[in-house]
This record gives sequence, structure tokens and C-alpha cells, in this order.
Amino acid sequence: MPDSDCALSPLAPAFYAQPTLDLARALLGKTLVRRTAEGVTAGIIVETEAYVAAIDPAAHAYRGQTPRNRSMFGPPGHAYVYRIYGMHVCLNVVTEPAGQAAAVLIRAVEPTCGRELMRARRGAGVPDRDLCRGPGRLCQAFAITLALDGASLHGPELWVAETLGGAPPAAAASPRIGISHAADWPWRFYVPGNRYVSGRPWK
DNA sequence: GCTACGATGACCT
DNA sequence: GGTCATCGTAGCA
Repeated sequence: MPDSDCALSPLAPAFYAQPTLDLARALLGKTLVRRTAEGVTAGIIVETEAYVAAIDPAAHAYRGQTPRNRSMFGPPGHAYVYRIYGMHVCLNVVTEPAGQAAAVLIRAVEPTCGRELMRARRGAGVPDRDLCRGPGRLCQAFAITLALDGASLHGPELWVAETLGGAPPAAAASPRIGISHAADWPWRFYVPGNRYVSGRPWK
């Protein structure tokens, strides 16, 4: 698919006004698009996780605002990007009105455009399946850095679009991955059976 | 200051 | 299946 077909229009701001759990489901099947000077990369979102600080001990902002989680308190439709384990970064979509800290972590996408650009960033031998399977890998493939923390998700560098010819996919829920608090809450959403989902797709 | 520990991934067996 | 790299945050003294 040529890059021109990947530059889909950003979703309307109203899309991000949904409650966080609804938005985490609604993001499945949408296309994440990233444009840099190198070119365009895009992929279909197949796995998300919801974090709502007001009630969620696993959320970064559960204990209040800090310099790191500041953008989680901002208006919806923006990015919250943070560093984890000292070496990876993760991308979240900020949800809920400003002042309420909540976000949806994008855990995996199915690459649709710019695979060779992704491979240049991720490593020459990396198979398509592993380009964006996992939050850290996805950010590396899309060149998402801390510089994008707080950036608008309405372009021109990063946005979410309707998927061309895409019927809404099936959605399944499961506990979230890699957390120790509220570990049994079914706030992870994924497309069942999709090869590009991280972790154990059936769990 | 000091320390413990991650919303992970790569690589090994 | 397991180990470990690697360092910014946050919490506490």
C-alpha cells in the first residue's frame, strides 16, 4: 500500500469523549498513523488497556499528579508517552475531560503501511509479526519518543483514523499484562485470534 | 541522598 | 520456560 493511502484523516475530537472503557474497545480496529520526515507508518490497533486513575491502583496517576504523568490529566485526544524499565517507551491515548486522569495504552498494532521503515527502526531481521507486537516495540517501529508526550492526536505527526474498508472487529477482554495492582480487572481488550496481539491472545 | 521497582523486550535453554 | 539489561520515578529517610 503506498504511503498516500495511509494518510487517512484523523478521527473527530468527539471520538475521544467516550468513557475510557468504551474508548479502549472502540480503538480496536482503528488505524494508528505516524508521519515523520522519513515517511509514514500505520497499523490497525489490535490490543489496548484502560487505566482510570480515580479508581485504579495500577494507573500511574493513582496517587496524584507528578511531572511524569502530567499529560494524563490533560484534555482527551492527546498522547501520554512515558518511559518504562529505563529503556522502552509506551503510548497512551488520554481520555476523560481535563483534570480526570485516564488513558488507554496501545499495546499492539497490525502493521499496514511503512513496514520497511518500521524494520529499519526495529532491526533488519524482524518479522512482520514482531514489528509492533507489544507497547515498546510499537513505539520503536513508529518512532514514538518522549518528545510526543502531550502531543495532539489530530495530526500532523500522530493520529488515529478510521480503517479503510474495515468492519469493526470482534473484541475480547482479559486482565491487563505486567501489573501487580488490580491484576484481575478485565481492562485489557484485544481482537481474538489476531496474530499481532501480544502476550497470550486467548487469555 | 538513597533505594526499590516497574503498564518490557531480547535472548537463552 | 527463565534470566537480565537498564534508568527514570517516586517514596522515604
